[in-house]
Amino acid sequence: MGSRPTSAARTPNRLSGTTPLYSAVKQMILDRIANGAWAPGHRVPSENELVAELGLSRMTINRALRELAIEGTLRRVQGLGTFVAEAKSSTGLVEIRAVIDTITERGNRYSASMVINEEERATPDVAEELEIGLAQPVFHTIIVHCENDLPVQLEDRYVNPALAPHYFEQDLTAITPDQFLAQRIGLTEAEHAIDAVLPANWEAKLLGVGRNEPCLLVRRRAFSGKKVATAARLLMPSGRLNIHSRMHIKL
Amino acid sequence: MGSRPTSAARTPNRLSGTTPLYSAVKQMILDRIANGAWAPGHRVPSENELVAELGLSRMTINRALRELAIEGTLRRVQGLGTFVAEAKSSTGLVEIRAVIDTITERGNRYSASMVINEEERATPDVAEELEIGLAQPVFHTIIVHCENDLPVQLEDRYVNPALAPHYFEQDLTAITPDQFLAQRIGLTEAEHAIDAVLPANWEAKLLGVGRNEPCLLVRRRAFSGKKVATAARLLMPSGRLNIHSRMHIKL
DNA sequence: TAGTGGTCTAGACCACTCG
DNA sequence: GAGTGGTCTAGACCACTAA
Repeated sequence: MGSRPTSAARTPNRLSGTTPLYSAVKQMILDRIANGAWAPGHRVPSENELVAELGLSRMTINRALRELAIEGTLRRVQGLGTFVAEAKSSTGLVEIRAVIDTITERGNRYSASMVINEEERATPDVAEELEIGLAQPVFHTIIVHCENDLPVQLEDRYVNPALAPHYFEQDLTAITPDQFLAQRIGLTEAEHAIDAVLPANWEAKLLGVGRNEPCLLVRRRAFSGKKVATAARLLMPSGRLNIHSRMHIKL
Repeated sequence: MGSRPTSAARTPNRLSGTTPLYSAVKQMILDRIANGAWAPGHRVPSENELVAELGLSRMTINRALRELAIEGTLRRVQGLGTFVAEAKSSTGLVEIRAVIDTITERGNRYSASMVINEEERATPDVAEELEIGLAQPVFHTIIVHCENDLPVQLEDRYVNPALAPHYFEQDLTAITPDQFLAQRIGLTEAEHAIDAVLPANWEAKLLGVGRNEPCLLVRRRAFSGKKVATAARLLMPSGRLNIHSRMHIKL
């Protein structure tokens, strides 16, 4: 960072293959935080101060600080300053992946069988989940997803026909309903809840497990704008399909 | 976006309270993708083309495209161009939060009781999880976390003493071990796996549930650099402490 | 009013990919 | 070589916060 370019004739700021300057600035700040020099809440030098200290343009400094703010390392307040963010307790994000991706990435064979595929009238529960009127028509599919013919997930899904009138025209054993809906409708938001349950009788039968086998239950709702496009219960016998992740901690 | 500023005299680009230009560009691109005009894989106009089309500076266009790339909506390849990313199947991220945050945010009272708090020798299982030698000393704590005195989580944790020699000097019923470790050591990475299990006898007793009550099991390992700082099993009776999230879908 | 971050511009050099 | 994205600069105007 040392070569301070004079105004007119521009000295080359980067040697070939060098890390970008904004990136070096980010790293310098991360280092000062890591070694304890800047504790959480500490006030980071202003953009202008860093411009003077490092001999870089303000846009470069700004990009470094802005990205660190987006990444959660810093907090910025207009008119006030930039501060080291409070330490995040190591709360983690876990990714819920599409079954088919998990299976094919493991090099295994994916198959699915359709159990139910019909238009029904919304019961009170379904109406509430889809946020539509009682007894409105809804599409209902139940699919068993298999890895090498072993059932790994039971998908019980309701779809709002107003948003996906062509839902049934698709071969839903070839493409995941989630994939289809994501492509066909513009899904903008999703909601997840994870729980542990014991399977109902019919669920245990379809999955080929005992009634005392604990299962992961993921309830997922996907939205298109403010409307609920689909609500699904994904039931997975313990041990067959893992939910896991490894991730960096911001600070 | 219409006011194309002439070169010398600068016309004001923003009315007060207007969205930033780079933000408007992002929205425009997102709209074109949403309404199907630009399908996944479609080649987005180059920065220079957008500069000409929209009458903005290249830096502004660049910021819009760069942020959309970071957010996963676009893919950029130097020398080639910018493309609409493939539709993400609606795979979701779920946040695993610190118990204490969840409880206090609900306005309830958090308490904890220490069940075990001692130094032990690593069994084969523990040695493998912590990636240390067999029979090495390890810190072992078992804590029951309660919401309004109702047990909601059983935390069974092993800590690598080499990384956290002062682990026992802390009042671990007042501050979460995860919080302490995040602050004291520099935790850099975390690993999670979620499963559904039935509790063991002693676990069921501590949680005050029946042996047939399915429980969520979160296995978490936190790293400091390449070394495992701590490995924990977090056991949660169904229904008492939910894991959930609502999030935007990138595309 | 002075200082801060938020944004924008016009122009520049570079590394990369392709034909 | 022409075109692409990646980066950097110097200078500018703005909105916000504080004393």
